[in-house]
Amino acid sequence: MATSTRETIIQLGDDLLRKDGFNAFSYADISKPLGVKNAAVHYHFPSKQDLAETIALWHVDVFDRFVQKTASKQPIDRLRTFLNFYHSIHLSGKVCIIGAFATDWYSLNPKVHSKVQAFTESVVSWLSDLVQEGRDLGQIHSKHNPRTTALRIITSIFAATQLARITGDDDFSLVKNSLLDELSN
Amino acid sequence: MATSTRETIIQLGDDLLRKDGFNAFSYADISKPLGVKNAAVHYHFPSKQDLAETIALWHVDVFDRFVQKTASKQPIDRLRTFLNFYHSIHLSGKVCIIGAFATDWYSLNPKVHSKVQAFTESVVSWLSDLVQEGRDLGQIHSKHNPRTTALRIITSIFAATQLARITGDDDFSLVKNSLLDELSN
DNA sequence: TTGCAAACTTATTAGTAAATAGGTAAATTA
DNA sequence: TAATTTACCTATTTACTAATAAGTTTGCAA
Repeated sequence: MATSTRETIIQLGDDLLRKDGFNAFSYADISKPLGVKNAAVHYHFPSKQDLAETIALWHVDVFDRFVQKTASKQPIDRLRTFLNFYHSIHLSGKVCIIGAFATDWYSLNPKVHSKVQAFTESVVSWLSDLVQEGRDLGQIHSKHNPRTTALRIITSIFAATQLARITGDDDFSLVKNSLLDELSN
Repeated sequence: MATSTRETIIQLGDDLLRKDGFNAFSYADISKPLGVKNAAVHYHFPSKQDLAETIALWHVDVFDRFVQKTASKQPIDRLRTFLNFYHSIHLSGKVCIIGAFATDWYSLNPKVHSKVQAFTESVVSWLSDLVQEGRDLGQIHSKHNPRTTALRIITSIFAATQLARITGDDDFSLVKNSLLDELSN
C-alpha cells in the first residue's frame, strides 16, 4: 500500500485543483506537505500542464473503476451511488472536477482539454446508458431523451457542489434528493 | 453615456473573472486595454479583493434592474427571459458569476463572500417566487417546493455554461430547452 | 565491481504578482 | 485666487511563480 511520491503529487494536485482552482496553487503547495523540494515535483511533472493532464487521466481511471464496481447494480441504485459520490465530494469541501476544469478552461492547453473532454464524455455517456436502461426496466422516469436527462443530472449535481459553498449544505441535499425523487418511479 | 474609468475597470474585471477566473488575471490585464498604468487601477480599487467585492455589488445592481424590467411579464415569460440571459452569457464565452465565485471561493475574503451570498440568495429567491407564482397561475409545472425547483433551474443552467465549454454548444441548448419543456404546462 | 538510471537536492533564473510611496496636473471648491 | 481633491504616473518593493541546470545519493543490473 506504499504510495509513491508521484501518486501523492497527483492526489495533492487534485485536491488543490478542486478546492482552490488551477491558478490558486503552486508547486510549493504540493512540495511542502509532501516534504520534498519544489524541483522534485518538477521532476515528476515538468510543467503544471503535465500535472493537470495526469490529473485528468487519473479521473478517467477512477471513473472506470467506479463503472466496473457498480456494473452489476440496478440502474436506479447506480444513480443513487453516483449521487452519493457527489455528496462525499461536497462534504470534503471540493467541487466536481468537470466544473473545476471548466472554469479554468482557458488556463489549460489543448492536451489537457482533450483529456478532460474524453473524461466528461465518458461520464455523460455512462449516465445516458443508465437512464436508457432504467427507463427500459421501468425504474427511471424521464420525459427527455437519455442524453438530455443525463445532462440535467450532471449539471444539477455538479453545480450543487459549487452553489452549496455559497448558500450552505442544505441546498446540496435539496438538489440531490429532488433528483432522486423526480427520476424514481 | 461617457463610461468612467472606474466603470470600465469593473466591466473588464467582470469579463476576466468570468472568462479566466479570479487568480488568472492581473491588474495589468485591466490597465493595458484601458490604456492606463497599473497604479491607476489600484487607485480605484486598492486591492484585488476590493475589485471582487465591487463586481459582486455590480451584479446585484444589474440583477435588480433585470427584476424591475421583467416585473410585468408573466412568470413563464420571465423564466424564458432569464434562460435567454444565460444563453447570452454562454455565447460570450463567459460563465455564470455564481459559479465563477464559487470555484474561486477560498481565494476571496469574508467581505466578498457576504456580497456574493446576498446576490445569490436574491437570485434564488426571485426564481422561487417566479415558480410559486407560475404554479398558482397554472403556467409552471413542478412537483417540488418552489426553492427546490429554483435550485434545480439555477444549477442546471449555470453548470450548462461551464459544461458547454467542454462538450460544446449543443449541450447548452439541450439543457436550456429541456428546462423550458419540463416546466411549461 | 562497475555502470547507470531513478529520485531526488541545491542553486539559480527570469518573469510576474499585488501593493505602495511619492509626485504631478487638472479640475473643483471655498 | 488659494486650497484641496481627483485622477492619474513614475518608480520601487517584496514576494512569489514556474521552470531549469547541475550535482548527489541510492539501488539495481550486467
